[in-house]
Amino acid sequence: MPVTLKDVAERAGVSRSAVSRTFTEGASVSPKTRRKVEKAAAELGYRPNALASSLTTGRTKLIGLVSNNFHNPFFLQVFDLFTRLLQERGLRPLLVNLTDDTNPEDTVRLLQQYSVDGVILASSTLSPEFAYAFHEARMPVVHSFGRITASPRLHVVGIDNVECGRMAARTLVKRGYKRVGFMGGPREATSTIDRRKGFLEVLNAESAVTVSESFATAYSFDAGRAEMLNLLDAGPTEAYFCGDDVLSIGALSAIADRGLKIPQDIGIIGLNDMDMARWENINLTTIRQPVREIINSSVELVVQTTESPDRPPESRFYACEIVERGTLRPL
Amino acid sequence: MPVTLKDVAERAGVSRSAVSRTFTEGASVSPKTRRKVEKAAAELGYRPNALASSLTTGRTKLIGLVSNNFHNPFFLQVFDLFTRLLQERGLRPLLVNLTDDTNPEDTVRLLQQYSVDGVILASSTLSPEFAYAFHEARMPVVHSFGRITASPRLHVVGIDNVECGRMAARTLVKRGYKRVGFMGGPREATSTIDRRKGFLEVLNAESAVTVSESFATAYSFDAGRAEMLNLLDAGPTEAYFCGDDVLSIGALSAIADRGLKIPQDIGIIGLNDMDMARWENINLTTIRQPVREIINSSVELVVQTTESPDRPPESRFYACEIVERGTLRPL
DNA sequence: AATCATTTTGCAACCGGTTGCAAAAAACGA
DNA sequence: TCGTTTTTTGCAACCGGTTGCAAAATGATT
Repeated sequence: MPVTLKDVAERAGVSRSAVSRTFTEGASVSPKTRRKVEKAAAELGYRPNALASSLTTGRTKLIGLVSNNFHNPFFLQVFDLFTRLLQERGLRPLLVNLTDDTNPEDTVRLLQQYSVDGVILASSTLSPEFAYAFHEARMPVVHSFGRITASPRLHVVGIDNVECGRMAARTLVKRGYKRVGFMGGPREATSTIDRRKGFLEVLNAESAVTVSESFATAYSFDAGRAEMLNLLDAGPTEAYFCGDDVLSIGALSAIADRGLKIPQDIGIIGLNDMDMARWENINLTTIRQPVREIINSSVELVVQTTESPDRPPESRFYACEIVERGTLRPL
Repeated sequence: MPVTLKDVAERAGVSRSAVSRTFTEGASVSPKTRRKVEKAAAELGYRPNALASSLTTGRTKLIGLVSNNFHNPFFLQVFDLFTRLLQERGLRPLLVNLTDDTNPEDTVRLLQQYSVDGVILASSTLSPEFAYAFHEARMPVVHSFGRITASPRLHVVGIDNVECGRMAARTLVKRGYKRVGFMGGPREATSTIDRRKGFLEVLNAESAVTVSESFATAYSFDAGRAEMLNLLDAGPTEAYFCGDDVLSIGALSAIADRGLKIPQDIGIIGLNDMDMARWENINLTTIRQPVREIINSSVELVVQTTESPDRPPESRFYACEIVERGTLRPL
């Protein structure tokens, strides 16, 4: 039923190759046949079949966009930017939602079956091993928001989470907090591990400061709230570095519930600077992650890797900055 | 470089058809050859190419997931559910982010080129015309969260927004509010138009109640906040029905900024019951939209339509319910 | 007008699969 | 054992495109 190359060729009175060529960038067609073909194509409403052409060209213009962060509103911004940027380049995101029971192999297989040109793994929690599965299957892959290493085995674009931990620690120290806590996301999330590391590194060197740590079960509002309720029962801590903004917002809610005042009674610093962080009823002091740059860079990198697959693995990390709002006491 | 049917056939010492058949549900292969083929396939790491097979079968298992709501956190839940449900059925979401300058034709063309089996348009703001473009192109399409009509021209799954407007109005009346306002999203959004209609219908019949109306420029926190700041300057209104939760949350922030108390000074009722609405620092009274049912139903409907394309257009709408929380004064 | 260089065109093979059909093999019945 | 029915198999054509190659057409040069 749909119009094919052959139909157009017959109508225009030319060969199928001629039609194919008029729709192929940089192919040799005379203006005359081009006109004939375009006319016929327009009359019939012809649309070249991208999938069929991918068979011979080896390019589908499909990019696997793989993520497991469908509960953190921050990632809506991430998806928005990714889809826009990909679309601008004529690429199509094939979305994969990693649930708890999806393993790397299945996802790799899936994306292979659809011959995606490349894969973007957008996750701050998955281990590099997950992304590596794509690399092993010889698919161009970029791990966005992934863990940075000095000698990467695959492309990673993100931030230096250890350094962010240090920044948070220094900020709290500067404000004169003496009893501080780290409230991470899931223990196994790479971002949690790294942020904790940097945070403790600085604070362990500060003899005047005591530091505690705990972990929420997920990067979510509920988990942050639940964990903070526990912490408030446990004992007096003056300020927390929460592993993520949404966790921080959950914590704020728990604190408000107990009738404690922010920042007078407890201070909170988050990480991400998601849109919501600047909502006036939240007004979260946080560490800004340059999302736009990370995503831009990721898309660019995955595209370049499809063009030169043997490009050596690269780590690109972007500097973060403290965004001062209302959840830490003033200097 | 990737392993093809031919490679497997040679290795297993059978014809290409035999290999194809072992990977096709319900095809006739003897246990013996099946074993041989499976062994060879496993050894080579063969993955059938879904795109190539789509050429003959006419099925890509791709579903276009089209939306323009990439700024409303509610839609992250929506995307999460859609992707999960589609994946469970072995379908792959091809995500399209409608920006301001994408028109229906381009999107139709795009999805035609990728031979998607069906399209889900997830948007509460776009006109039915937009969805209709897909229908005209003879693609199975379901408009989720779309505008319900008695004699639909295409499949629509959602809620009766007019009725929701009435519910909101009745709720405010019952609480004894005398000066109420409607704060919609963009004027041209179908959901805004319908919710307003139902709201005014009930309130215009209540002689004791005065009602005003206004519109935010988008379904977003910022727009809601900005609009509420205007409204607070304008004059005294006791309660607002906001067109959407995220708008309500923006409004709450504006109200808090002015030092007014919720619900003592001003009441707010939203719509959607997004996750955030029950966050304790928001605690929004709202109208729950049965998201899960809507999405389930949408997926089911689009699948059924791919199977029987001439299925007559259907409107499925789900009942909503008031969720009592803390932003309206008690009865 | 004849020669040669350049561009345009169609043929045919190919991309990686599927499938109708007839031949071959296996299973069945007597 | 042999004829018949059923199942399995391979051949070859096809899905909707692309592309190398040689022939045809065009244009330039003398």
